[in-house]
Amino acid sequence: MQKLSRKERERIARKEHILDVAELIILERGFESATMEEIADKAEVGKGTLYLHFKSKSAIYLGICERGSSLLNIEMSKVLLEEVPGMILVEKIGDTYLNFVQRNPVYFHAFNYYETILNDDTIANSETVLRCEKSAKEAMTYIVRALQIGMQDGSIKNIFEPRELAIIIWGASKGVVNMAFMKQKRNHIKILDDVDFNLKSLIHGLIHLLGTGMKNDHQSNN
Amino acid sequence: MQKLSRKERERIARKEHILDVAELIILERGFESATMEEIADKAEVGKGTLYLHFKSKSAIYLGICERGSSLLNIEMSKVLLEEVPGMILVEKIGDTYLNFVQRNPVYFHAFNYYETILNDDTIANSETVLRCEKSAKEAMTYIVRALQIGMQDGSIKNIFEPRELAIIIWGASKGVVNMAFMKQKRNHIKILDDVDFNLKSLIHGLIHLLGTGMKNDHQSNN
Amino acid sequence: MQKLSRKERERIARKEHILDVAELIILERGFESATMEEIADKAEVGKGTLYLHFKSKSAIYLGICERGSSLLNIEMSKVLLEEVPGMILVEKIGDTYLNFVQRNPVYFHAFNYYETILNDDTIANSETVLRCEKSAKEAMTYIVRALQIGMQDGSIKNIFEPRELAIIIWGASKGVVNMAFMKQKRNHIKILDDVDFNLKSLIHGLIHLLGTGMKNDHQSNN
Amino acid sequence: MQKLSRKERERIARKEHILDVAELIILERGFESATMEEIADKAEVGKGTLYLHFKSKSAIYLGICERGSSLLNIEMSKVLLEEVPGMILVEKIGDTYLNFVQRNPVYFHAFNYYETILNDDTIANSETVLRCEKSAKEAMTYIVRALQIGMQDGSIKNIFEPRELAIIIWGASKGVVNMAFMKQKRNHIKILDDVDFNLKSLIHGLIHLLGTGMKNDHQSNN
DNA sequence: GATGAATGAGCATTCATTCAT
DNA sequence: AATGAATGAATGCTCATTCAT
Repeated sequence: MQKLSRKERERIARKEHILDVAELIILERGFESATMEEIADKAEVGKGTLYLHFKSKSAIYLGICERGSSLLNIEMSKVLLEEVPGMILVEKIGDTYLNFVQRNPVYFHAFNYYETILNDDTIANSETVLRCEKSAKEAMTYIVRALQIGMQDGSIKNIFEPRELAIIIWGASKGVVNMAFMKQKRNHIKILDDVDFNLKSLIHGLIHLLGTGMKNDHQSNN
Repeated sequence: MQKLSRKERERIARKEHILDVAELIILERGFESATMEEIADKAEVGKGTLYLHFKSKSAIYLGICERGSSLLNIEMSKVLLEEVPGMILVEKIGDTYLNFVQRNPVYFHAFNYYETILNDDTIANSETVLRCEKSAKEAMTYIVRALQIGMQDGSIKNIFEPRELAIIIWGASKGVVNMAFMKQKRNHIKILDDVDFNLKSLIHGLIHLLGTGMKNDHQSNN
Repeated sequence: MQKLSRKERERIARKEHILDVAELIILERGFESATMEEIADKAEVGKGTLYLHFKSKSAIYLGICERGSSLLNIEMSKVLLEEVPGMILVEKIGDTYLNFVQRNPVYFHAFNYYETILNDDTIANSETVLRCEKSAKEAMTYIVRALQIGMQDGSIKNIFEPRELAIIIWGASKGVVNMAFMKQKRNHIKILDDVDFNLKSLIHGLIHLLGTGMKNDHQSNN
Repeated sequence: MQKLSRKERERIARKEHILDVAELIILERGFESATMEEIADKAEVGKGTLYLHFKSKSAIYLGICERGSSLLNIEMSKVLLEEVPGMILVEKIGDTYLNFVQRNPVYFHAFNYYETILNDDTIANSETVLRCEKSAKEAMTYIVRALQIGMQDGSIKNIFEPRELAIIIWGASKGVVNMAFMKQKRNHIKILDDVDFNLKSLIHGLIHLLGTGMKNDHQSNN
């Protein structure tokens, strides 16, 4: 594993460096508005070098997604090792996700735009796409596993189909995080100014809600 | 209201027609890939006419958002008139939203992309932006009102700050709808193939979850 | 025919003007080295205007071919109307061709490069290609007709297949003209410096040769 | 001649190998579309090595021309040694040329494109250019000699200037061969589909024509 | 008002050539 | 000598926007 030649190590470092720069620029301007010229300039390499490491602009984006999903999976996989009730696992996965997107907003946005990129012919069926799909499946599996564990140990109602429940949780989390990020943007919807909240309070609110609901049971029993 | 001259009425009709056409094209191709040429052709007007009614391409997009949010608000406002417990109001608002996005996926996507457009200088602080903001605030208010009513009539736990709860619900709903739409796209993430679900089942799952939670109370009390 | 609107006439004039300019530049630099930028500049129009009138760079080239073959055909068609022996018709067609390429070297080169262009996907099966093919077939037909007339009136030996003979004559003429043009170029093969000849003497030599041959009959009868 | 060091012999072998590969690629794709990368890959050498042996891409092309003209000259020179009438020599040279281009279409195309390359500054007045010019002059001389012999032995009419006649024959041959090759190309002019012919029949038709002409003498004497 | 021809800034991508190793 | 990573000038093409009619 460590036996990479100096050449090889430098090649990877350069590639990572390009991704680092591209991440920032794409986060700032969005994928469409980011230009290869700017990425090359900021990365202090020639424009041609970009194409030496990535087949196309889309391939760079895909590289970002791959790196991000890989990092997220590493963190999520650790949670599953803990010996706690499934419901707690779900909450911890939520916390992990919260932590991750807080530290890496770039990847959050990259994941959101991922699909748009898939239309590009230059990357269709590329290995990177396959790796991204695999990562996404892996991430989903972590949630499903936690839910299954919870249903087995009784900490989670087993009235749901675990995979569907996972998609709901996953989608709801992304939506709520998106709301939180919208507030931070330069040009955000002004309505969000009126409420005082942040990413952490929002996600914790969601976790609580998904856990016990907002319905008042005593009332609802009437 | 009815006192518009024929000229004025025709002008508005033309503008609405352009929006009709633009909606379809942008839904099909996405905002960046849609061209003014195509919009003009399909709308059977000259390219210059587009600029007679809209300041820029972004302004057309904004026009779509404005119309969409206005339509959604009309539907949501009716729900609040019903004399039912707040929790039921929230669920009904959820249903209304589900119905709306099912019938108008265009607007759902328009809202999601709305922010991206805000960077455009040609529309900054335009009247349309203000009207969009107002609509968004109005939509949010409907949810907040329903929550407040529910907290007052006891159907909803009053341990949340209504505005923050509204944002969580709103965000979660958008996220879940997004998941459902992703499945339909030509180039969707393949992971979604493994699970069988649709927009309706997903949203109802979310509503249920937000209502009573997934936590098993008996178990959790142990 | 003459009932074109002013707009229409201007459109055609502009298109012809672009072709005029493109002809000169392509003759000078060759197709590959000529740039759309240069054509636009020299034609005093914007780069986009080029694409308003021609689908692609190749389409411009094709436009040149079409115009050239059309002009050549007009001149060749007139020859066939004359009431002279077929052999004389062939010689007159040769003279006509000589005259044409002398006045329009651009078109001669355009025809030579024509095939190379056909690979371009943007023009495949375009109407212009069809018109060019039609023109080429027409030109070939003029030669074949003259040969057939000559074979019938006895002025030409009828030991050849007319169509194959036509291709030989056509090919030989192009080859000889090419030789003549090579001498004129800035960077021509220096061997041609040693001989004193010009386009006219060369083509007339070829016509003579094709007519009576270089073989000495008395000697060859031995 | 044999006194080359091993190093020197290897150097030449490597250079020839590069030319072998370049020939095939350029025949396939054309000079402009062939890339140094592809040549290097197929030749199994580094891109830099190409520049060790050839000053530039154009220099490679020139190398092909040089080798081709050298090979052709070797074959043509042998013909002149035969003790036959000049007219037969000319016919035999024609046959030799026909044979050569049939076996080496690469060189035929290389010669045709030769001139275009001469504009390149990197090769202007290079030694290779000089050798190419010398080869061309040599080839021409073979034809001129055959014609002179024929005029002296009475087999060829001595009404022509031998050098000019040579250029006509040379040019006509190239033109006719070109026609034959055009028919084979993927994207050839469709008009050629209508006639059934091949390289051999075409060239033999030309040789016959240049020999005895197509004019019917009896008729023309009336 | 309506039009659409003209514009040209802007972009992704290619590829011959160089040069440090 | 051999290499191939790095380069960046060059290019064809797009499309939002303008403006003369």
